[in-house]
Amino acid sequence: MRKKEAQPASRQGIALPAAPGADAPLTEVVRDAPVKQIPPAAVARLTLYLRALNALTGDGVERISSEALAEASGVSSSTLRKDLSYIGSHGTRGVGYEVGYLNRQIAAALGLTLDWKVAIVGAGNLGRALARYGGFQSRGFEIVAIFDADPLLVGHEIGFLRVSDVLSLETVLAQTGANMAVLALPTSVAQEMCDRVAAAGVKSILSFAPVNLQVPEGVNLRKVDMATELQILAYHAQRLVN
Amino acid sequence: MRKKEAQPASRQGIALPAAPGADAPLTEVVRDAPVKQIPPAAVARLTLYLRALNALTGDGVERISSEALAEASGVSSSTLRKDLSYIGSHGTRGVGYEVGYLNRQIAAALGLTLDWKVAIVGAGNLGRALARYGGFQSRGFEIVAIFDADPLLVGHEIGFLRVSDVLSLETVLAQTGANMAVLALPTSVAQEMCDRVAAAGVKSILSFAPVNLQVPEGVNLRKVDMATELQILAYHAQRLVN
DNA sequence: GAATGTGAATACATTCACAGCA
DNA sequence: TGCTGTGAATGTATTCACATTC
Repeated sequence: MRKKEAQPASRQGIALPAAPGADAPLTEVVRDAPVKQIPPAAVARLTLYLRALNALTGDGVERISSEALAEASGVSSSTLRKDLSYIGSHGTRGVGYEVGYLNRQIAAALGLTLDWKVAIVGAGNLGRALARYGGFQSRGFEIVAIFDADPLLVGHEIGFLRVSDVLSLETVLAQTGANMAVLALPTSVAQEMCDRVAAAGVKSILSFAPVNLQVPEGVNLRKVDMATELQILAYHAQRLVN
Repeated sequence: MRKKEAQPASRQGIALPAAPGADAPLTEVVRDAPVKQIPPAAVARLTLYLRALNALTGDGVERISSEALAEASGVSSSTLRKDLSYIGSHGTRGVGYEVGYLNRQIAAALGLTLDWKVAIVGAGNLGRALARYGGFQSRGFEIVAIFDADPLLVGHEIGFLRVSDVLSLETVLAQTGANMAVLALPTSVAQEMCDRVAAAGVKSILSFAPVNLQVPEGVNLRKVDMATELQILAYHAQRLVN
């Protein structure tokens, strides 16, 4: 219900050969870009394959079968092959996949060849942990700013960054060219900061605040709630016992 | 493929009515074992409803419709009603749901009435952030230990806890009665620590390490990978642009 | 009258199984 | 021969729509 307005237009290209689009976008050129929509569940798993491929590259492995890559990623081989089929046909029948090549193809399909600049909002425990987390940089995300409202934290150094005052949020986001934001904030201010970040033109937001945030249409929001994860574990653990 | 052996026996009760007790609870009979299997997607959302209901309780709201609760949780009202139907019939037609009562019913269905004691393995930035994160305690999880291998950290105080040496992992897990573990570790040692925690009898593990961990059968593992989340955002952002 | 609870319908995801190609 | 790539089949999840109940 809530998202009724966000859905209708976005549903077109999944299986229909562009039949219904009377009001088709002007530049509906089917040229270079694989405009094909990848199913959400497949997108999530493609990141896992990427991770596994990176590890394999580090181990000097150059070629791998769907069976082995699936094993390394924790999925079934048929799921892996189906997922890869969404981004094209990049393996060799009878042989397998070339690790480096497949890595680049997946990265391209996910849009990781673009420049992603991440601002962290909130320099509390979690914000600081995220700022120092090596996993972002190593996977193509540059952290360009970290904000806090606490005067005691502003100006303080974290990793290679200096904490900016949240008062200058809009200015610093513009200066640094941030195009993603991570919200590591208390629930009480999360919606307000989310609004400001979105108003400043950031279209991709990852929130760690345990609250349902509202975002304008066209802004992408993902949520991670650590307590939720434990609750899901609790459900399964309880079933084992019972 | 990987999980072939874990599946077979667990598939039984999904659609069978199983003669569910005609015990319409006048007084809250928090039945210990709702043996009915709840679909995974519904379990994940039930935690969101719980969160929303807690917020509503804080605001003094006593009754709410499926429409409003769905809105507050960020799902459609039909999804919400279907989800709630898995745990029984706890609303009143023509009226809605009683906030406190529904809260308790969901908590019971998720197994949150049991005693969950969480050990955090790894006292780096993330581990410390988790140890100080209020959201766990407030939602029924008690953090009972935090471990690290670094002698400089061992004995150090974090929140109400003192960092234990990972050498004493097994002993401390047993002493504290921990039944859940959160792994906040570098990739290089994640599998090893996962093995030890599982061998010590912990059946529920939440890992933040960006690697595919193997766990023995009967152990439940959930994964949160923050870089993965950003990559998924990147995919959608790129589609908007393109 | 109003809103829940739920079968039926639809949409999405995974798995199967094998044709096709190196 | 061996392994990928993909339609077809099966299994889940979401949405619809309305009978049911207060």
